[in-house]
Amino acid sequence: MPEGHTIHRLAQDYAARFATGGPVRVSSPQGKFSDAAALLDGAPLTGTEAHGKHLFLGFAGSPGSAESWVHIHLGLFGKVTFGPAPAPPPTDTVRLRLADTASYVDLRGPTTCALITDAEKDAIHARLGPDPLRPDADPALAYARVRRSRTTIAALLMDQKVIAGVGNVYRAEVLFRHGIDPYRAGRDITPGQWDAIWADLVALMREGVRDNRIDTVRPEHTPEAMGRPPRVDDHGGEVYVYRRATQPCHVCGAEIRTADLAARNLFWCPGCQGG
DNA sequence: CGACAATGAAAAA
DNA sequence: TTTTCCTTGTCGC
Repeated sequence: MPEGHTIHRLAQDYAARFATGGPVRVSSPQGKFSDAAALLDGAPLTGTEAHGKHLFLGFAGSPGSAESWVHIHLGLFGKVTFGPAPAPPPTDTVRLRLADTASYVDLRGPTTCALITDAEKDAIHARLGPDPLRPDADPALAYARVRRSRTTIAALLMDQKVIAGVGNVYRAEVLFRHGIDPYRAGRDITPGQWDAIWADLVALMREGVRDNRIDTVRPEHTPEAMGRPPRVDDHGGEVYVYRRATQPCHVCGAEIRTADLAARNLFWCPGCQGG
């Protein structure tokens, strides 16, 4: 379930369980990370970090040598599962397993799982835009790119160089919440609209980290508030438009539309997001 | 730009 | 068995 909130939550969860100062057993049952796992095996996890959809696990080197990082990107269907010790026998798709006396965590199907240096980690940060979930993020940096682009705002929100951590759900939902036509060009987004989008993303994604899922429906639009039967969106959270094509808009009743945009499924309400 | 590949698993057909 | 997916590099026109 990989959008920025998931990765930040994973950074917290990995740290809470394994950054204890004690040794961590590191292995790669699937094999593709075996060499690096052997180097790290038994080292303490010193810290974790997330930037956009990138996760970094910091391991102490041997005394005197530098910290090294495991760089993880879940891609479209990478998955992480935590559990209590003793760890069960790993299945052959587990790329990375961490285990200690209290718990274990398995990583499957990531696009990236690689051992990198500090310099390589810096390079990754450098090519990512500001992340609404990071305290050091500067929204003006993102807006500077948006305002001089003829690309659609829907595509810009998914461009990790512009803003890091937003995925297909948050882009569709935040545009709905602000009544913005997804096909509007970046240059036509006003400073006020950008400020509102950014502030909303900060709030929504923080909530996403806390709850470990995406909810975007305002209290006044919940089924209870609208006097409609309760509903369950098929990805776990409650949303306005994501994956609701051909269904009626919760707010205006218009049929939710979908289209391909930059190889991804875009969803929007033609009634609420006119223009 | 679009097409495509790369990773796993779960849902749909 | 096929399709789908909360991603993103790369390659070709």
